[in-house]
Parts: sequence; C-alpha cells; structure tokens
Amino acid sequence: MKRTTIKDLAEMLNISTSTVSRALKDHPDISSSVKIRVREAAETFNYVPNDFAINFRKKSSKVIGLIVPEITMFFVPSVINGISSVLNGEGYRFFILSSNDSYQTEKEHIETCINSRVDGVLISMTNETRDIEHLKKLKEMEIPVVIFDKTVSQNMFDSVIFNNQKNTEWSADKLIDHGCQKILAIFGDENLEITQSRLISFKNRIEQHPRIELVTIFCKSADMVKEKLNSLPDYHSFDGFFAMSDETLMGLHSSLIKRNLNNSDKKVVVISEGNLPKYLDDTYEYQINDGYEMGTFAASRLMENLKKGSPDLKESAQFYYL
Amino acid sequence: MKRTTIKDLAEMLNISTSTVSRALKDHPDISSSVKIRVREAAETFNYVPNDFAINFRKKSSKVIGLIVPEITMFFVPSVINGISSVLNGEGYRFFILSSNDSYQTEKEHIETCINSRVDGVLISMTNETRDIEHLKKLKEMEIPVVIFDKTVSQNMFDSVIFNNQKNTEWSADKLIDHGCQKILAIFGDENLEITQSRLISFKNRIEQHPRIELVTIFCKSADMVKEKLNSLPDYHSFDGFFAMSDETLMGLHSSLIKRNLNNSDKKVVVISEGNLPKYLDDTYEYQINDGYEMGTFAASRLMENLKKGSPDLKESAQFYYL
DNA sequence: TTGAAAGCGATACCAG
DNA sequence: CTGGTATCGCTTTCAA
Repeated sequence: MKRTTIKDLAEMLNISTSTVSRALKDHPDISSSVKIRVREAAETFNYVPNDFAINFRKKSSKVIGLIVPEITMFFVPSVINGISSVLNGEGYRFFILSSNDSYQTEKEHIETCINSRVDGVLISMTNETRDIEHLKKLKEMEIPVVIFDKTVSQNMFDSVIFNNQKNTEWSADKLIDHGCQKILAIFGDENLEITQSRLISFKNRIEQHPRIELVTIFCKSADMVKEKLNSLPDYHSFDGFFAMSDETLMGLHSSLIKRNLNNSDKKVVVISEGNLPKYLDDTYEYQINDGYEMGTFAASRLMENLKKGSPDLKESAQFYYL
Repeated sequence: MKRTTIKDLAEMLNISTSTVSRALKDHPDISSSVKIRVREAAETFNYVPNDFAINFRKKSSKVIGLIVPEITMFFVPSVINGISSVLNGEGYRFFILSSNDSYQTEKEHIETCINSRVDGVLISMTNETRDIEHLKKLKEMEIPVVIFDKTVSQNMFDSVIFNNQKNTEWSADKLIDHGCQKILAIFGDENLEITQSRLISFKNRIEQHPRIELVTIFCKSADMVKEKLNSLPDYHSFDGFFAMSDETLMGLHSSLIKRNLNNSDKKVVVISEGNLPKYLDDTYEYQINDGYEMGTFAASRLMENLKKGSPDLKESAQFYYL
C-alpha cells in the first residue's frame, strides 16, 4: 500500500516539496493560505511523515537501547516504568535487550545498538561482565551511555547505583538494635560488585559488636537460598536474618513459612527493590531501593548527555548514588 | 565523528559502491578476491552498515511495537521474555509502550507505532478499551497485529488468550475433589471480561455440588484482598480458597500467613501467571497461565503474518486458546 | 564480474 | 514567501 509522501502532496497542490515540508512544520516563511491548503491535503490523504527518511536525514533515531542482564519480576519492571516515563516525555522510544546473564549476549546487544544507530544506551551488566572493553566502541562512536545498578569499576561512563554502604549499614543497625545475637545474612552472586560492597559494609558494621555471631551465605537465585537454608543444621538458632534483595528474600520467606518461623520473634531485615514487601509479612523490615526512581534517574542522566551534544564539552564520567 | 560508509570503502579500493555493497553481503556475482579486499577494508576501517539507510531503502524496520496496559511484576516480564526469544531469533527488535491503563495513551501509542513504521504490533489492551476502532488504521496500513491476553471481541486481528473456562474448571475441580465444603473465591476487577468469564465458569462448576458453600469477593488489588479478608468474620470456617490471579493470591497469602493459616489443612488453588508460586507455599496448587508461553506464541503468530506478506492471501483473523 | 545511475522521502541551503 | 536542487547511505536494476 503506497503511503502518501510530501512529493505526492506537492504534485496535487502544484507547489514544491520544500514548500510542503515547511508548511507542515509551520515554518514562519510560509503564507498561512498555503499552510492551510497543505494541512488539509495532508489530512485528507492521510499523510504520515516517514520516520525512516527523517532519521536518515537527521542522523538521529530518537531511540535508545536498554540492555539488562535478565528480565525478572523483581527489579526490571519498575526500572522500565521509570525509564518509560522519562523517555516518552522526551519523545524517545527504547528497545529492550536482555542479555540472559551472558556476557557474550551483552556484547552482541551492544553491536545491535550500534548497528541500529540508537541515540544512547542504558545498561545494567551481567554477572559475567568484568570490564567495559565491549563498551569502548560506543565511546568511539560518541554514543552516550549510562550504566545503572549493576556495574564494574570504571570511570568512562556515567553510572548510577544505590548507596550500598548506607543501605547495608541501616539494615545491620536494625538487627543490632533489635538485640539479635546470631545473624544469618543472605547475599546474592558472590562475583557481583554489588554483593561484595554490601557484604563488606554489613560485616564491618556487625563486627563492631563482637558478641554477635554472623553467618553469611551466597546464592545466585531464590531457589538456591531455599536449598541452602533447608540444609542448614542450626536454622532455629538464628534470631536475625538479612536478605540483600527481593530475590534472596523470596527464598528466605519461603523457607521461613515452611518451618512456621514467620510470626515468630525472629527479626528479618531486607534491602528490597520494593515490589514484593507489602505482600509477604508485615513484620519484616525493608530498606527500599526503588527501581522506578533508578529508572527515571538513569534516563534523565542519559537525556542530559544527549543534549550536551559535543562530548568534548562533557566533563569526565560521574558517579551517582541513589 | 564521521562513520565509514560504503562510498568511503569504494573510493579507497577504487571500485564502485555497488561492488562493495554486493561484496559485503557475499553476493555470488562478486569474485572472491574482491570480496576479501572489501572485507578487510571494512574490518580495518570499522565499517558499520547504516540501518537508517537500509530501512529507508527497504521500507522495513525490523522493529515491532509492543503495547501493554501496564508494566507489572506479575505477567509482563515473562511475556517480554517470551517475545524476546522469538523476535531476537528472527532479527527483530521491539519497543515497549505502556498504556498506563489509559485508553487515550493506548491510542497514542498506536500512532507512535505507525509513525515509526514498525513492521508489526503486539498489543494487550487496557481495561478501558471497548473496541478496536483505534486499531483499524493499522489494518489500513497493512501492519500486522496480534492481540494477546487482554482483548475485546472482534474478528479483525489474530488474538491469543488463555482458556479461562478450562483453567477455572480445573481449579474448581481441585477444590471439589479435595472435599472442601466452604470455599472462598477471590476474583479481580469485576468489570473485566476476564473476571466475568472466570466467575461464571467457577460458579457453574461449584454449583453442581449443592452441599458446597461458596462465597465470592472482588478486589481490584492485592491490598484490597488483604483488607476484605481482614474484615471477614468467619475466616477460619473456610476450608478452601480460590484466587484467580497472582495478584489476588498475594493478598490471600499475606492474609493467611498473618493468621498462621499456612501449613494448615486449608486448600488453596490459584490460576497464576507463574512467577511467584514457587516462593510462597508448597501446599498451594497452581494452574499456570504461562506468560512466557503466551509471549512466544503471540510473537510467532506475528512473525507468520509478517512472512505471509501480501495480506489478500491471508485468511481471516484467528483465535487461539492457550 | 563490475560499474553507473536512479531513487527511497525528507530537509536545508541558496536563489530569486 | 516560494522553488530548485543536492544530499543522507544504501540497494538494485540495467548496461557493459
């Protein structure tokens, strides 16, 4: 089905394509009589500007690529909502690329972004990712990048992460203040930067109280939490639990209710992405790391970078704590 | 930063752009010696084909638009995963547009899809949507559409939904077979088509057993479930519970554990989107409405429509039950 | 086996 | 105020 083009309109009205183009975008040079005729014609013939042609001409796609390590129910949906709200407001769209926890896939997605000429990239990295080699091409191409949540240490791109130290210490203090004597702390994937930083802060804080006994376990998934807890010999002796994420919490919660340990005097403190908490157990305490907020923040930083244009003007990469 | 183009390569190698273009895509006409030289040059000068130009030329974006009523943690993530797995395999990308439960926004998103010349549209509708008027333009433009999960009755576009009757009857039978005598059934928003159809099937089935007492409640959110249950006078007298979705289940679960009614002999049966179940309580029984499956199925149908090309050949819209 | 050239649709510069 | 024209990068006949 042939779609109406500017040229079609021009021929119908016996004027030039330039005039039609300008009339359509309300250029001040054009007489209002012409504008009216053009707009009417556009309306009747169902003219839809061809974004391909415009992108091609303008070398800007108004599209940004969102690369996430995996699409889970825990964090990603709220992040997407946050990103949406910012990008839609700015007339941008985005496509989602899930790395499925594979560094290789992540790398390919970056190629995809380059090929499809996205205007910018928002990325949260996989557990396997150790450096930013694969991102350097984006830098060369002068495609703005903002890394969020899961990152590796680097100073080439803006990044926004939660304030792990603050959140973790808050959590540790809750358990300490509650008078817990034996604490089980459940962390995520041991290889992740985020896990390590939370681990260190948590340990430091707890170790200031030598009488408190601390056991830490690392679990890549909620299922693994369940498994490990089930084979924990002295489960009942713990009087305090810490989970570093919604996912680890899920495993813990599942395990606690199975043993009828909910509604007990055990203290549970969680750093949570914020979706689940209100449905699990009123007695758990949460430090919320809001995905929506992170989404809006990261997207806003990207928009700023986009507008800054010439990147020579751009100061070096910045680190933001949420 | 100037990016290498085919023209650049052609000039460097003193051959024509046509030859370069063909060499790059391994056209049989081109001698292998030329191919090698071209590929080497492309490699060294970091040539990246310009998708804008290609799309423009080919009039195909390899992009499809995904419109969802809202981005929740319950269903959407798995649907997205399903869609991803199919589309990425076919070299397509997609962008996500969330209608935020607003018909108006949904309508705008459809315009967005048309303007950005997506090759196809996958859509799940808002609660406010009553007809497909706003989709007709897509038909005119010959953009293939597949409607999934939330739809209205129509016969213009392919659609894929869960088999509510089957799933609901299965659930009712579970409770009946377990010997439940007093059942509390929790449904979602009373205005939704999906709620009504599940309600009717459920009731019909239970009413075949006159001795069973059935109480039904409608709740727009998990929080409302919690509220209503908390003010239920004879809570303990129920020996069977039905929740029509993960969201209603969340409220029920929250309420059950609060009263220490988990791990009891109460029977809980749920029609679930499938993400949460394994983390809540092993004793609940689930009929899984798998979002991943729906995603792959809907995306596959869309791909088929895309390939069928000339739509005169296409038979009328089809309805699929999952 | 290769090259020349047209053209996809919109834009913007330069002229008038 | 309006028109002519080159151009973006690539693909694809048509010729050679």
